[in-house]
Amino acid sequence: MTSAGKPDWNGCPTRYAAAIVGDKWCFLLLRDVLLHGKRTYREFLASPEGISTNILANRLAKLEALGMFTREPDPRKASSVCYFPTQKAKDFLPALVTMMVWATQYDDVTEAPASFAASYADDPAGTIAWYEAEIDRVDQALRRG
Amino acid sequence: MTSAGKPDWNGCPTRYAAAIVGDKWCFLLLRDVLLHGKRTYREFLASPEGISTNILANRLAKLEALGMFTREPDPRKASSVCYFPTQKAKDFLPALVTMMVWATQYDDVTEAPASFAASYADDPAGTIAWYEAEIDRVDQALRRG
DNA sequence: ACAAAACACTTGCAATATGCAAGCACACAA
DNA sequence: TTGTGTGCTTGCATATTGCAAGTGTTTTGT
Repeated sequence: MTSAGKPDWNGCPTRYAAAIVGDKWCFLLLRDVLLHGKRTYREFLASPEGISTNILANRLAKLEALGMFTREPDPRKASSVCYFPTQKAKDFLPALVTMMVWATQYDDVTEAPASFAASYADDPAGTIAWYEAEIDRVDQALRRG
Repeated sequence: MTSAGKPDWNGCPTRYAAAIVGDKWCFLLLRDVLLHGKRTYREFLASPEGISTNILANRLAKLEALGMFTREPDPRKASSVCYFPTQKAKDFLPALVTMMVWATQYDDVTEAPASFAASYADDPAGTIAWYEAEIDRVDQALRRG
């Protein structure tokens, strides 16, 4: 919040998005949760970018505070913890997928299959719905224990 | 580049996007150019976020190196400089607009008019086309001098 | 012609954030 | 009871940032 009591983004939607996405590690954690089905501290730590433990703890707290993740005990093992995406995070999927399509177009060493951009071009809503279904599948399986 | 000669994003489209967008200042400069018609150092400096001069110079160089901006003499005044968005930057517009729609939905103090989200919901392609036309209008007027 | 202003940066330095390695508290397992 | 896995926290060296001031070049005004 600013001294006037207004939030840092001050009403600008781009700045609101920048507060969450305009940070490399938050952005990649969002990817891990929305696209790669990761939910635990250990899984995040294992990502190839190599986030360090203090930064990971800091960003998980930030994303929880921003209402993107919920922190819950792991149903499979009480001593462990899961971070689940909230509806707000899931609603970010279209933006994330749109960025992936753009990146796939301009990155000449992309690992994304050509079929990804093609399937998005053919049916954007369907492509996003597929990712949403994957997220729900992961979370429902996890919560069942 | 990594020691193996592969780029930092290493083929991951999200990481490719993160290299550009996963930085508050690059993200906001992209907004200024794509959405607010800003093209000069002075205009960027005047944004309410208050970027400092060294960071601005650093990020303009970065965005130029990444192929997002071109640096050209100002046709109105030879001593001044303009930064124009490349096609790559313009193609990022759908992602930026998608993020704005998301932010407008979740930011309860948004300054974005309700008509923005409504018009996007009604005609996404048309909304993006409108922004694209604005960019071209600004750039063509500028280059005419 | 000359002085002053504008412009796009650059530099120095203090404050903040990051990366790395180690340590810690707790739960569970053998 | 000894060890292992898990999710952190802490200390410290290094890197990045923000701020203020300065630099060199080009206009502008008189």
